[in-house]
Amino acid sequence: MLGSIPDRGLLEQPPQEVAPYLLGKVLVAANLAGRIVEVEAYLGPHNPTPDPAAHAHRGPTPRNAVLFGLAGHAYVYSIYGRYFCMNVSCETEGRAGCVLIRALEPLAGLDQMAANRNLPPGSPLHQLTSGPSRLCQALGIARATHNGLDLISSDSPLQLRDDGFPVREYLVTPRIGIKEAVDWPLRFALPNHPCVSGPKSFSEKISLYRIESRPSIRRTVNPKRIPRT
DNA sequence: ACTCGGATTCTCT
DNA sequence: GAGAATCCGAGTA
Repeated sequence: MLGSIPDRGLLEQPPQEVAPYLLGKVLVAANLAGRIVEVEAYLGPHNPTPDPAAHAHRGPTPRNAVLFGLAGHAYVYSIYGRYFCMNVSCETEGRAGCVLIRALEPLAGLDQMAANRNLPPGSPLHQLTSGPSRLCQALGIARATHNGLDLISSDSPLQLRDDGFPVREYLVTPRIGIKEAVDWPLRFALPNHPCVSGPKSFSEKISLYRIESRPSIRRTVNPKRIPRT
C-alpha cells in the first residue's frame, strides 16, 4: 500500500543526485507515513570543493559516523538542544554525503502526528510535518532510537518506500538556515506544495527543473553551479 | 576542561 | 521581524 523498498544502489550516488530522487518517496516510521516534498543535499569532504555547511566536512566524528557508512541509513542529530533532524545517508561506503529531509506531506497517522506535535486533531497538514524538526517530532524520530537505522529494509522501524508517485518537476534553491555556502543550489522541493517549509520565494535564486527529457531549466534567474564532484 | 554555536521552532511585538 | 529556549558535539588548549 505504501509501495516498494527502493534499491540501495540508487542512494549510492552524490547527494545532489539523490536529493531530487527522494522527492515524492514515502518515509514510514512505524504506523506513521509521509511523502517527501522538500530536501537538501550536503556534500562529503571528498569533493574537490568541500561543503562547509555539511556535518561531515571535517571528516568522521562519533556524531557523523553514519554518514561514512553504507548508503540508505538514517543520520539523526540533535540541534538547539531541543530538536532533531533526519538525513538519508548516500554515496558509496567510506564516502560521506547525505540528504536532509525538510518536509513531508502527511499520509498516514495524522492524529498521532498531531498528538506528537502537541497540536489538536485535525490541525492543518503543513503544521504537522513542514520543517526538518517538525517532521521528526511528528513521526517520533529521535537520535537515541533512530540514528543509524537502515531505511532500505522491510524490517526496519524507519523505512523509505516508493509508491510510484510521479514527480515531473521540482524547484532548486539555496539551502535554508546555514551560514556557509549560502548560494549553493542544493535545496529541492515540489513546486507549489502546501507542506514545503521556508520562504515562499527565493526571488533571484530559484530554478524550476523538469524531469524527463534531460533536466532543462525552464526559468533561471541567477543559478550558481554546484561545485564539481 | 572550557567555550561556542547550531541544517530550528515558537512566541511574542 | 526579533528573541528566547536549551544542550550536545566539535574545536581549542
